[in-house]
Amino acid sequence: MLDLAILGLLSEHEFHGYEIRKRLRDDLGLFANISFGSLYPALSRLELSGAVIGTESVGAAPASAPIPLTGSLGGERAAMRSRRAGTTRGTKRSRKVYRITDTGRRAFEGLLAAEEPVGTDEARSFGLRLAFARHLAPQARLGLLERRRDQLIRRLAADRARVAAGGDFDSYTRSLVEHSTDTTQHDISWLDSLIESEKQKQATPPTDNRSARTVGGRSPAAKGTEL
Amino acid sequence: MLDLAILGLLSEHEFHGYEIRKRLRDDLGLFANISFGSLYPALSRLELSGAVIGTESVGAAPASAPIPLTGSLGGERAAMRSRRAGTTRGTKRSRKVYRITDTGRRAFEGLLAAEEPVGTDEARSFGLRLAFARHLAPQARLGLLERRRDQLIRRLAADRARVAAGGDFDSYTRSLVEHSTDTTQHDISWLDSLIESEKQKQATPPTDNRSARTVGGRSPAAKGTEL
DNA sequence: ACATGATATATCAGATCGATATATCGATGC
DNA sequence: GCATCGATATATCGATCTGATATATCATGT
Repeated sequence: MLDLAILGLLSEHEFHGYEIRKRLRDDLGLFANISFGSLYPALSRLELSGAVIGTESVGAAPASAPIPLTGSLGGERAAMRSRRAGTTRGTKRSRKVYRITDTGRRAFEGLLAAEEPVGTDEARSFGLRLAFARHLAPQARLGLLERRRDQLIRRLAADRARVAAGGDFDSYTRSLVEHSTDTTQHDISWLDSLIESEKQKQATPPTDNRSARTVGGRSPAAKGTEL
Repeated sequence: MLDLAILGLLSEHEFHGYEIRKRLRDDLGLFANISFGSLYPALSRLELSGAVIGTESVGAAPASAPIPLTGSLGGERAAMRSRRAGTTRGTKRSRKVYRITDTGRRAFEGLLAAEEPVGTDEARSFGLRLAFARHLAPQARLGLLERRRDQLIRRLAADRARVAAGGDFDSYTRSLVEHSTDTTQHDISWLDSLIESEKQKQATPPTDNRSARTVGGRSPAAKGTEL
């Protein structure tokens, strides 16, 4: 799942690890604060598989070799300790910048179009795919939305079954279940509006279909209408 | 986190592993389908720490010893293979029934009242604590609700900052962020109603304050009003 | 007779998280 | 001048959680 996020970001721009974390946190809001213990191993994984290429960004000293992960880092560290304010003024520290490869691009397409694994943090998985939905073919995009809708319909049925069958809930648990039901309904109606606007867009292909505006039926100015 | 869920369930009734999974799935809806790879190690962990005691439920053959986990299970299996339709008619298979101890009860109180770890699946963590909120002292309960509200306020601020600062979102990402904002607002208003009704309940302590009804301000009959 | 699915426990590899270590740099304060 | 703090940046560790798989019993359907 993190692989998809990383490859998605790198498919548009090159980044170093720390900045990938920031983008995921500040831009998307998914992966609230991705752990370094996930991020750096994931980058190593992707580099080993050839999906990305990481180059030590120092200015001088190209260091073109891939660097075997558990190698003599001390050498590079020492070589960098003396250098300061090189060609790229203001670089804080040795950063390893990652670029996506053709292999990585294919892996990204595959991950994005793949059948979503059920149960594995479904909301996050969907949100991530939606954020990169522009890279999907129109009918694959529609499939993504409709599969998510089906998930939510099943969730709603489960919620309703809990309310109906249960009954030995205390007031807190009951409120929790009811709120969950409400939220699921809200999500479904959101999905419905996304699906409808997607179908409309696909029904009228004559105009330029890149960079569509105002998906979801709510104008950008109509915020904060509820509550 | 799973420890809290398990101890919470066991604080009210004894269960075997498989049934704990079902309760978490069917009753609460949290931990959609907890993995056995989490559940059984967690039970072993809790048993080792003395929080729970697991007894092989066979009917005859008391098997009072705690059984050292990686022991001679084959013996019990063989002894059980012949037996069928014993005293407790209908028991499918050898089940290990877990009971909470006094140590476990103290651990549960501690976990429930503990400061919630931020960032670690906050929604799930809060939902779990709310489901067991009746075991909390009134002011601790209020603290739980207000800490959650603070979390959501911070989340809302982050959502709004994303909408304001960003701008280079495509339509799908923009819709995602807007929906996230809406959902957070909805959650906050829910929390507000929970907090208000909790304060009201605590302001009027003369009547019996166990088993309070209709927390959250929505009558049980007022379902499905939105959409 | 045979397959399927529910019940029940257990283990494994892999992914992720929180904590921690290390190091550089800018700003803030005294 | 200097010390401390927070942001930047990479890396590793242990613990936990997930999905997959294995094993076994029993009921139900075909």
